[in-house]
Amino acid sequence: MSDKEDLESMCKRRGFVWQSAEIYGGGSGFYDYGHLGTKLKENWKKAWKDFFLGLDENYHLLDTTNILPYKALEASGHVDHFSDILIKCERCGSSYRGDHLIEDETGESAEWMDLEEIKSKLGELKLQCPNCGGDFMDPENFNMMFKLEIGPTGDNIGFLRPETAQGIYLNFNREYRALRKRMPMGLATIGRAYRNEISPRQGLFRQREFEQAELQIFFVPSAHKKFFKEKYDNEKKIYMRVKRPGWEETKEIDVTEMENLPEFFLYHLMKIYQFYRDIMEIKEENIRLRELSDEEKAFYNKIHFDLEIYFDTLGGWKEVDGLHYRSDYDLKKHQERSGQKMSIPTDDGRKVPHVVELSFGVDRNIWALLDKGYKTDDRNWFDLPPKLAPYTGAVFPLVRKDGLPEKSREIFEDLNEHFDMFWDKSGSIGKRYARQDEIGTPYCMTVDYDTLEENTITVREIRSGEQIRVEVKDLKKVLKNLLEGKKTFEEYMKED
RNA sequence: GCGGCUGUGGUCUAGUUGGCUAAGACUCAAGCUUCCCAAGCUUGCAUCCCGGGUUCAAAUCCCGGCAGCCGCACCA
Repeated sequence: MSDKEDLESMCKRRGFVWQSAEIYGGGSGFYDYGHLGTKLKENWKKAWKDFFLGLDENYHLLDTTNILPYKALEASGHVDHFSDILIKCERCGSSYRGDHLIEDETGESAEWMDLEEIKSKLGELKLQCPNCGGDFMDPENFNMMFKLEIGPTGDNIGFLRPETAQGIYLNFNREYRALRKRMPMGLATIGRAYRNEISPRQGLFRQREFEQAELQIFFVPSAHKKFFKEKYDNEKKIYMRVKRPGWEETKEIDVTEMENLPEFFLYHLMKIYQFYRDIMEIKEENIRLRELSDEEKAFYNKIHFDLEIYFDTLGGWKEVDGLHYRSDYDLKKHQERSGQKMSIPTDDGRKVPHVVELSFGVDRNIWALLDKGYKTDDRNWFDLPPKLAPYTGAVFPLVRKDGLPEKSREIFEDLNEHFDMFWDKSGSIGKRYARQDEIGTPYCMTVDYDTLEENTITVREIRSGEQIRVEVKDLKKVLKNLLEGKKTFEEYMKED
């Protein structure tokens, strides 16, 4: 079995994630999370919110609809541009992107062309199928958005949103007023987005329905330069692994070596890097920031870095998060189409804020944790940051007699009011450790005869397999210290 | 979407020139045992992707669908 199949099998067996509607054969690009996967995902989202909303008191969380009206997505450009023009060969059935065919022939970008322009250009160039030399059928527009009919008449058209960002832009004005005419510096949302991929593969990595965690930062470059410069200057001591266009290799560089980029961008770039290094505890050798070249990035993005992780299960570097400087494109577009003012007053007159967007694929991040954490060395275990693990701890009786199960149950119930805990008495003690190892439970506590006599209990750590003995009355404090990183397990071992 | 390969208990697999009650390992559950890392014993649950066809008889052959893998294409 490949790494990917091995991991997918564990995910199904233990209750993390699997294909949606699988009793009917499933659907390509749709996945459901089981009880453990859901806990893991909830913990990730909490960690994300704590970290990014904690960056500034003026960063806020919103919750916006999955369905958006036609006009909103027309204004954002998605109705016209979030699509491919597909051309099919009438002989062999191969399909191609119209703009790519034209680009290959002419060497010039054809991405801007609409259906009619592509059609006439194709006729002009007299192109034929690169695969078999056959003639092409008429080009068709394939929009990647899921189209919906709203209400009973069928003529009110909407879409499932292709990105959560639009929900934020649409609410900018309202939030501005609700915050008593103070510009929301950051508006975040975690929610579903939908893209009708032609042929999704790679499991959780490319789905048709997926979850995004996005933080949109609003600012007026002239008015807020100082604000971000201060934030950046306070923290600019950091080395990051970066790959920029034209560089052969990923290099470890000091953030100050990129000071040709603006502070608002560098500040968030550092924060993103720290999130993966410190919160998700991904080894730095598996993280890099990659800047996209002009050809790769969308036309409205002025600066675009992706955070990439090396996935063993997918055989390469893959994007899990992007940082995009979208300029004032989004708010300007909505201002134009809606007729609503999206500008804020500054010393320099009214200005439409610019946006820098932090866009995380939640499911991709979950897969990153699974990919990087799942180990099959001398045991099968899942190495997770303790705070993200589905269960924080488990409590067992060493044997099933002499009152040990009852005592362990008592301790479990007490701890379970404060942490996500698991209790198990079936099988042998080794089996119970093994079960928790596989789902990444960081701490296992075993009630033995000494517990009955002295009220102490063993705490075993997943990574080392080592144990410490602590007083039952101190358990909560010890777990809390371990979770919050106030004290390491090694430090407790030395004291022991 | 195209081409090739594939789909068997919860998981992984055997069985596929049509033919006996579809087999094994692990898992899981109940119990026994067990003084710390998947031990052992007993008992038990559960399967041929879906639909149609051929046939006395289909997990096996044929058709359609769905899904997965590989390659192509695609991934604003």
